[in-house]
Amino acid sequence: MAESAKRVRRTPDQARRLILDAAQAAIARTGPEGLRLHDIAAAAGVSHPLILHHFGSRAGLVRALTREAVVELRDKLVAAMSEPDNTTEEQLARVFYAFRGGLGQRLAWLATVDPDGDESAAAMIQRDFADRLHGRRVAAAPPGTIVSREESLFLVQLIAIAALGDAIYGAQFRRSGGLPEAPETDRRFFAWLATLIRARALPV
Amino acid sequence: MAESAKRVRRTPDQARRLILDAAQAAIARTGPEGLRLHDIAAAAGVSHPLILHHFGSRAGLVRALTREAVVELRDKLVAAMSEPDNTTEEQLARVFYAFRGGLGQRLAWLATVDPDGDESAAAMIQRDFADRLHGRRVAAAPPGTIVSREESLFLVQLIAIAALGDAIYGAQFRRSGGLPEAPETDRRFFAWLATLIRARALPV
DNA sequence: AGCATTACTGACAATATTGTCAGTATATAT
DNA sequence: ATATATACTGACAATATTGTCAGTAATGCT
Repeated sequence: MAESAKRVRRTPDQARRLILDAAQAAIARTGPEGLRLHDIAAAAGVSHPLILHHFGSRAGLVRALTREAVVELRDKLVAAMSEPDNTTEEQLARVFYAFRGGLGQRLAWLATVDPDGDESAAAMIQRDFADRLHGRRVAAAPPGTIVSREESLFLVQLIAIAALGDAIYGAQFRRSGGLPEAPETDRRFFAWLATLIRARALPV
Repeated sequence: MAESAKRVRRTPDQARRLILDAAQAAIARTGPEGLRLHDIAAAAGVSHPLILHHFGSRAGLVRALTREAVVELRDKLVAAMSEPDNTTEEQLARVFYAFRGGLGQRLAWLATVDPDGDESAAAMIQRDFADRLHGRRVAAAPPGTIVSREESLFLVQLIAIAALGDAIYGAQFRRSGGLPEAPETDRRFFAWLATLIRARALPV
């Protein structure tokens, strides 16, 4: 009768990964309110005290999620920008897609829950990208032209907030506005936005 | 010794207003997690069953908040667009400011909590504004020019998602990017964005 | 004044949620 | 094989949270 009490024993890293994935899925599915230790544990197939064992507290889990989100965003953005010889339009698409699929929601939620959470990391990412973009613009500009640094910052800011807003409300907006929810619509939008940006002679 | 059991008795509308204001303040202050009946009741100076009395349930309160947010947004946007003879830049500023101060956060949160909440109302607002904008563009275009309707929709979408993203992450972005948090920075950003839009011959 | 209606409250119930703890099982080292 | 370290769990505790209910008091009506 003695149940064979098989118990899995993971490495701490594996366990943390498993729990973080479950937590991210929970947030994406049910919104911020979905962050319940019991639900996450059930989804991950572990007991809820295990979460506390690995993250100390619920707040610790939130901190870990913040770090995860920032790292994930950076990785996706790096991938988007280091892809060689693609068009402005393709780069825009990559950036927008980076925020979709839950990451945008997570960032937005974390921004309100933990406003000063990973300020420094986020700042680094942003500066890094502003620098890269500015460098490209300088390189692409005709010799002797002065490329405004502020304009580079504004451009980064516009794309960033638009991509975030898109991740959160984009689908609803397209539905409401009568734009078909199809990859083709996205493609046309990104193409239009790319034109808009380039029309001001802003090489990206 | 008998305490003078003075009890305020409001009209249902007054009570609902009081509670909704407290709930909005709670969301703006502590994020989505701040929506606790007890806290809201305390902030409003009433007992928590009163909230249930007037809204039926917590879900009922959320529905009311959704409607409020949509109406508030529409009012602010109407005001922004009906202001006579202002510049593109000023209109952009009004739209962005409409989302700030908590409304953007509320809309974002409600979008995840209640994704199909006030779809129809939101759709009406969006269509309404797309129509207005398109009308203006047609009127402002030289005779004989064909003004793309899709472009009008894209423009509305871009401004909407950018304004929403700005409300949520704008302050953090400006801080991270080294842009000073001052009205002057906003002014310059809106001016730049207005130029960007007009450069594609897009009268707004 | 008396009456009906209902906004309002305190007390209570049921459940959910975070966190603690003692003990168990498993991997690793010796 | 034995020992050590620790990932892991079930049971429990403390508190929070939504919701119910019976009763109270203020308002409007006749």
